[in-house]
Amino acid sequence: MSQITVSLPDGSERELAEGASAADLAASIGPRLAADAVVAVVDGAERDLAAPLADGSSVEIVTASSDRGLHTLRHSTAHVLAQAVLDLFPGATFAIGPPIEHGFYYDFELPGGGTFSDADLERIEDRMREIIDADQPFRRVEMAAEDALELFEAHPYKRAIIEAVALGVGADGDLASEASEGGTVSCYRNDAGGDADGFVDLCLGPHVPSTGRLGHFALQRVSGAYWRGSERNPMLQRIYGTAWATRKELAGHLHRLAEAERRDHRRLAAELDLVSWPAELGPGLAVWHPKGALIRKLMEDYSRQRHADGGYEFVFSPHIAKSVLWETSGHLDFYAESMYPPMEMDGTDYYPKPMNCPFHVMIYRSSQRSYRDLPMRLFELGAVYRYELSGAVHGLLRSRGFTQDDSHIFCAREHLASELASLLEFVLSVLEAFGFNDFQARLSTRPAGKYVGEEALWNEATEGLRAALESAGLDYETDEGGGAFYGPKIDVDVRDAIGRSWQLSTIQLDFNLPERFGLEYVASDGSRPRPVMIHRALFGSVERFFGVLLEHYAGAFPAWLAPVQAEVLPVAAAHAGYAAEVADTLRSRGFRTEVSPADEPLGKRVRNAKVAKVPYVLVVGDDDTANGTVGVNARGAKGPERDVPLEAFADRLAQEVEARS
RNA sequence: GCCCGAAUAGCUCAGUCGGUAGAGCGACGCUCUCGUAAAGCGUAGGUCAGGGGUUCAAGUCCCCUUUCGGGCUCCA
Repeated sequence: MSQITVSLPDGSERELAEGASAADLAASIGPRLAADAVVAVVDGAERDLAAPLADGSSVEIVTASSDRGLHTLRHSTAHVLAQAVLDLFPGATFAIGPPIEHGFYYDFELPGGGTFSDADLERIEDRMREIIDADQPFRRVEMAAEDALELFEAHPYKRAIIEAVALGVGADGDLASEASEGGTVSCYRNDAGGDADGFVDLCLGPHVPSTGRLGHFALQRVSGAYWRGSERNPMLQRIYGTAWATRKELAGHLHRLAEAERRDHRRLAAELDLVSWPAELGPGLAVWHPKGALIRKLMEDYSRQRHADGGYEFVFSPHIAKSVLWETSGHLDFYAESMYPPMEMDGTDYYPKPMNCPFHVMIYRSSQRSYRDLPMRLFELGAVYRYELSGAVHGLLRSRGFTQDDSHIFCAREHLASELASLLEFVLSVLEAFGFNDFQARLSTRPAGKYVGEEALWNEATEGLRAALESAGLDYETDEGGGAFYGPKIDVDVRDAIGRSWQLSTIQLDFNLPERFGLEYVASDGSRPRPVMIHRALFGSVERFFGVLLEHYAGAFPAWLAPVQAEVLPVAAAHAGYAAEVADTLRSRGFRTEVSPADEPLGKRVRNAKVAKVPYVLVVGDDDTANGTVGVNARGAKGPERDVPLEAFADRLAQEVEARS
């Protein structure tokens, strides 16, 4: 019998019988690998383990412990979901079911526009477990598109996919361009055993060898989703699930979800009396209560101080402007859908501003500028209004009115590189002060299609951004062609305390507005070049940043931001005088301090302060009154400290506030 | 905007088959004066989101509106 030779990722080679599969290869390496393998990568392409190997190929066996393997596992679980739904709901049809981050989904359409209920999810999950217990093999079948169209006769969405993918019919350019050669498609069939028909799905694959490899999954929720994401198309019923390689990983994920819910800024905002969303205001519009407003003010004060130190000049601009401004800026051309409708006054339309930039351009243009004036860094905490879809608003994270910490920097082309480098450094250093130190950046470059500005300027700016990223030592990925038509940009994401990523800051070049508004400056040689404009938002939205911080800290703001830094609890009414003295001393040193009088039991008052997440609870009784000390119960500490001299505590708090820790 | 779901006291929620509204916490009052995460007793608090309809009777069933929640292509 002839042999084939395949190579492994470590460079070693193995001989196998002709016709051997990746599964055979895994078995030849070890029983453990054979059991854990879910898919193979053959010459760089993912393949089913059962696919025969060609002589000379390089093969990697992938287990569910890798991202690639997990991807396949989730994909196969989605497939089982579809099988269960088609079993349980006669007349149901199915569309697509890809793996996604943490899990998978599958889109269905039920006869008569039916919907899934939570009880249905349980039934479906039970059926999925039966299918998994049956350990049905996934078998790949390739067939002509015409045959597939017949096979999926009752499933119009599958037919649409076949037509788009294999025949290039009725699809947009992207799909048609990737049509597979020869008009064939692949399907996966898993046999139910006995005389049952089994289940077949149109699928590129690959899949795990059999359903028995699956099992650590949970169905999560059902929602509506448009076919191909377009609101012009029918609304399908989407079922979301999560799937993992091990029971422990599944449990960990469910725990993280519970943790995220515990940190939900809308819940914490209510519990800590920070912000509310009265129904009378409308979607996406919040009011700030005294404690929330205090924290916000501290954030804004710090931001202003840093900007002052960083060479920015503060400006203000109105909330509305005549339509002519937005016509000149181009917003009415390309951004009108996100703008509030105009109000008509004295025969002219006025629009609430969705951005501050045109106003800052007006300030630049208010007098002739010289190269000596550049870079001109204008900063405003400017409230903007955007008409977000009512279904998209979400607490402080997506609202219809918010405050941008918006800078516009006008600089000469030759100073671009150094300005970008210092800008990025500035952004990162402010974010670090708020407790973020895990950053991820994205560089978006010139789009392939329509763009403004000369290519040389694009290249210069893009390289300037790249150099800034390199010198900051930041991890970044490049989104080739992902930039806006008016300039390249850097987006900075931060990772929060529970590993979630938030896009916050952006540094965006703009070659468009200076052109539209005819900006120029007088250079040293008397020529009049255009300045380059840089948009820079750091928090992005003050409100959203506050929401992210609230979730990051789970409501336990560090001392420098805590609305109450120390709460003084007299043990009994007799200590009220000393408690007041302690509070006065702390206030005179600039600390935010409250006294909780002894008309409730001490334990209850300690609890109240803990629930309010006050950094320091100070208990004062007889000993303290006699000795000028306090009992210090720090947030997060194991137990209270006794007999701490008041001055020593005040110094410690001062240090902590100073360090913003 | 669109799909599904939800809305009962300040908060969290119960309310059966359609039969006239409940609890805990919080608030307020009185008592207790206490050394580290919930003292005792009492009182107030509701147009059951708003509007319309069905019914002898609606928190409960139907319709509309408002707000909230989840979701709305990382091509099979």
